Amino acid sequence: MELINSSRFQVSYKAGEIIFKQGTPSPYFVCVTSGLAKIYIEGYGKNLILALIKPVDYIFGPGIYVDNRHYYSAAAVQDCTACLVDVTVFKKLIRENPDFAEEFIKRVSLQSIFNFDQVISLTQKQMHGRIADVIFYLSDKIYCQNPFEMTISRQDLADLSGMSKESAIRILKEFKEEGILTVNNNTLEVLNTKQLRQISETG
Amino acid sequence: MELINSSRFQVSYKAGEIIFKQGTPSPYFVCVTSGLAKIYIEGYGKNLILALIKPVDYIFGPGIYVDNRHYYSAAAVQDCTACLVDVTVFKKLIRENPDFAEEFIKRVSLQSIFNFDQVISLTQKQMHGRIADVIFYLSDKIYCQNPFEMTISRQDLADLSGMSKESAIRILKEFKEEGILTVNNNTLEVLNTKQLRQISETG
DNA sequence: TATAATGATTGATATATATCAACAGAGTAT
DNA sequence: ATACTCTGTTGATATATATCAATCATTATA
Repeated sequence: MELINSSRFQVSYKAGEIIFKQGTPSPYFVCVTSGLAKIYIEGYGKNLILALIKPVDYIFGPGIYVDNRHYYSAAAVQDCTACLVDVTVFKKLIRENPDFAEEFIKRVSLQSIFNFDQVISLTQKQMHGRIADVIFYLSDKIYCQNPFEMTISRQDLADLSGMSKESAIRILKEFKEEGILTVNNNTLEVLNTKQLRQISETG
Repeated sequence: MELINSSRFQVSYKAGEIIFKQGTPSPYFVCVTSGLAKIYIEGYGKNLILALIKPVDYIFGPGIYVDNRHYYSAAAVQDCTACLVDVTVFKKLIRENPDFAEEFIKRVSLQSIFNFDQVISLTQKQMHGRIADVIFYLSDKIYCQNPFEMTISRQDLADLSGMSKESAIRILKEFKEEGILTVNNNTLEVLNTKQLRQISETG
């Protein structure tokens, strides 16, 4: 840990700024210390947001052990500060400290499990179910409170749920009309968790 | 390696048989030594095939380091033989041999990169592009020859490309009619690689 | 203040895709 | 030989979703 602390340096990003771009070399890995970031794949005309990263969490791509390239992009959603740690230091730690290596593998595994759920949601549920899933993700995993302030844009909401911005807005409106939730100034409150859960499960 | 060899045991599966089921405990990891297997997520009414596994390749799920459960199912597509290795032996190796650990992380990373491509294909391309991607996957990565015999069913083809069986068949028919490929008795030959590549890229 | 620029919203329309139903062919059991 | 199951195939139809265009709201800028 001292090794990491000695070789890290701090950076800050304004909302909207890109932290790194898909395809570029990745000489260090990123630890988000404040704010909110997103990691996303730039696909064919659209982006797919893989996850939102809040403090204190790490952004490590699969490229580190393959070809040292980033396989997704990262950008600040809100103003962010982050620590950059040299990848070689990180790799050294993996080799020398089995506990650290196990912990790392565990994190990668959790990420992988999350991605499985996400893929099933994206490919097998229709829009209502996907938006429901994203709302649960935001309230339970990211903002961790029920009336929460959505600091992400509608486009981000759409990129999280794999649909067009317009469709995302429409579903949100339907949920409002059915009394499942309220939205005021981007403050979203889930009123009927049970029904929303059911929508998530019935696709 | 001797450690692994001493603790493994061999099993054979007939085509169609299930190797393990999503949700069950995973006390060992599987090495496919002959035949062809598939790993797939059982979703909402449909399956999504994550990958086909051919010899000699390993099936290790992300659950090993999380809760010892399988997060996807595995089944034999053709008759298979496989070696089962105790997970505890495997974990011991990871701790004691940094090269082995690095190699493992590398494999997990490659799998992860493959999944990224797959997600983008599934969520951002339409059916023609997705079928094109699957055909390239089969010819380049699985069967590794150009006129190749499709030992997977149409349903599997559909589950690989995230669409209904009927749609998969229809796209295949269109490709035949346009002279991009031929299909005889499940022997598929790509005639116009360039055009198929373009279909893959334009979505 | 006026004006541009950006993001959010809504409606109308086109289209990609799933679903349902029917049927054909191959293999298997009766 | 007959019935029967399973996979593959085709057509007709319904529907989920994207796209396009217009409008509105809000903030930034001159």
